[in-house]
Amino acid sequence: MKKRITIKDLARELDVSVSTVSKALRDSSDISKETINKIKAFAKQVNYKPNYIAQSLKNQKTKTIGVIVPDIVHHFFTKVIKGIENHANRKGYNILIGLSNESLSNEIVNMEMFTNGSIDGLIISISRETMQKQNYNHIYETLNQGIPIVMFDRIIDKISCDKVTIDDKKGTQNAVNKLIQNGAKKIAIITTKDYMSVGKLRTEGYKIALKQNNIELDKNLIIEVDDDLLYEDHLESLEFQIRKMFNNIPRIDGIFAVNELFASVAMKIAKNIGIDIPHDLQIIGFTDGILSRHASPPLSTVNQHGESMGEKATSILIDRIENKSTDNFQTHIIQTDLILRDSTK
Amino acid sequence: MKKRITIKDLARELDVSVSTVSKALRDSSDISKETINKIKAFAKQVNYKPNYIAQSLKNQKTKTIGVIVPDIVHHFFTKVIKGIENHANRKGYNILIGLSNESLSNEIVNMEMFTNGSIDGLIISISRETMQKQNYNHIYETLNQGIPIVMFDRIIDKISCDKVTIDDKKGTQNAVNKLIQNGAKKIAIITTKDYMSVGKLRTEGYKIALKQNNIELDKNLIIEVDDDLLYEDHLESLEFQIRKMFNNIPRIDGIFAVNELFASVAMKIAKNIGIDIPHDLQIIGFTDGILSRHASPPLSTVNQHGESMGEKATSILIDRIENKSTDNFQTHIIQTDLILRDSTK
DNA sequence: AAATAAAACTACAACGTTTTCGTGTTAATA
DNA sequence: TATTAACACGAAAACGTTGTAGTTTTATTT
Repeated sequence: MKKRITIKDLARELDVSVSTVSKALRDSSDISKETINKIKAFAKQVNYKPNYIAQSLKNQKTKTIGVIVPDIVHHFFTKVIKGIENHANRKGYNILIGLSNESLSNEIVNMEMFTNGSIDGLIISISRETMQKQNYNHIYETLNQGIPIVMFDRIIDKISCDKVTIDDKKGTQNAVNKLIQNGAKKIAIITTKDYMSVGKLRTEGYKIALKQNNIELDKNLIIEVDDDLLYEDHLESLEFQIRKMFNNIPRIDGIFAVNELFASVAMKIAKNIGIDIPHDLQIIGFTDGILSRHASPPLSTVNQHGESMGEKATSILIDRIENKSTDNFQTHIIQTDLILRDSTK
Repeated sequence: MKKRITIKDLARELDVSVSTVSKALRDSSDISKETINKIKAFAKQVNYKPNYIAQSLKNQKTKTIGVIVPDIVHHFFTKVIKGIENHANRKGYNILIGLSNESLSNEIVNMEMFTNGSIDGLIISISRETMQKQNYNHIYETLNQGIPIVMFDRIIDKISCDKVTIDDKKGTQNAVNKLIQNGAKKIAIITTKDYMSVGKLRTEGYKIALKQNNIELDKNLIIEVDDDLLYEDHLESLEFQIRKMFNNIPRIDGIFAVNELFASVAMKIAKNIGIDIPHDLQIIGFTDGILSRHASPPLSTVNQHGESMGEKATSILIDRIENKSTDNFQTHIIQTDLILRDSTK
């Protein structure tokens, strides 16, 4: 285990000053072409690598961006992270990951760890609990510290920072329209509680589509499922609620689900009670994940383009970091598209 | 946007020296109880937070651990990361994530970014290309720099460092045994090319189980699928190869697949050509992911306990970091268990 | 050949901490 | 009362960089 080589070592070996080495390595016009070459050659030879931490401290920027998501065992977030990592890497940034596990306190802890000098900027999709309690102090605080934030997917309108989402309303509108065009008359939506921004927006899109097609809104067809059901471990309860829907409301011939779990569970239950898909019932979900693709029949779905979302968020953030402007916040909207598979006619 | 408060600020305000403040905050016995209280109170009042970067530089440790995985859009890795993040957080560590995308060069780039002072230790599952090319220089190098590494899942025996895997051999042995006990006579294995450690070990486990039960090995029943098929985007080719298997070999009544994608695709195709599951064909996959759980019928599977794996890897790593010993490398083996669902009798 | 300008290099402070080694008080001992 | 020990604090160096403000060397001008 050999010690790391520092600029000081190089300087000593080459019998020049530390400043000269530092400058040579950064091609300063202060230093003659030959010394630059000499120093660089030697540096390469002994495999010198600058210490990022020291640079960070000196330059007051870390070249790393923090990412906080509610969950990582989740196809959509995973896609977004992939997009983030990709773009960040291309730009020479590292990514620090924190998981809130849908809990406000975890979110805060992570945030504090990150904002103590470790990151230049933050990309976050806030936790369910944060949305519920509407407690955004930690967010305001880091914003106040001059750390730029980009929120994605789960967004709070009143916080002024950059945002990137998809057009939830339009996306579900299109999906529901498709169901209607395909002849569905009695369309249910399986959604989350109201305080979740995405659930809310998607429900709105659903309503708009109905209205546009002069279909009267039936509140019973809006199924607000308990939240913790997004977790993979509470399947039974999810299934129970959806089964209840089928029992209570006969002749549903279309379902729009705000995520692919809901969609695929709904489909499974429907098949179990003998409903033919897509003949008697058509289903469209949200998020083009692995579940949709491998369900039988494969589920039609609204594609969220998670990876693009991550990339866009990152490019906005890095731009903000490097240009230090603090106004003109943008909220970038990524368009969805409908992937038609076999759960629709 | 207010400036961050530093120790220096506290010292000035309280009219004491920087050292006193620093010591007071860390409860040094050098400082009297009252000054400690006074300083701490003031620090809290003005919301002082230590700068991690400066601490890292001074203390020569960053309290962050690097994690490099081949892919993040992948249930198993995602589980492991969750385990890592969890344990790391509890111990006050942050995690820096790098994705190799199964490419050696990406792995190297990420590694170099990490090992320039940014991390205290590394947890890695190496990329496919790395295994293929058997090029481990970057790994040896960071080990040489005194940065401890824990390898998980995809492991290279000859590299001396800590490792954590599951018992691939035993795991598939159990699974195949189960198939045999359930009456399967002609059991195929769908696996990856030989250079992938997990594929190899699982194939071995398969062979052992057959031998134990006095079933003659039929090479035609070992399907080595092209690798890039693990990616979600190359489904057709995967399907093609599996379909070919069913065409070429009649009366397969058991399938063991080294991952859940293979298992679920095999099941889908089998159902398509009219094979009844589990009556005519039983299937067991590897990894208890979302696909297995939501397939119809739900797939029996070997549970890898990804989260425990992540936790174990992290605890080993942190132990190594904090005790700086450099010998007695352990390879911890996590036991699998068989989750029986409806794809087996 | 002297004055000046340009080029090449260096010293040093700084980034925000931690820690070693002092130093000045106060209290305890002989 | 003189000596020592314990206590409370501070100065300064260090971690590995960067960048400003010198300083020295070389080249250019008159």
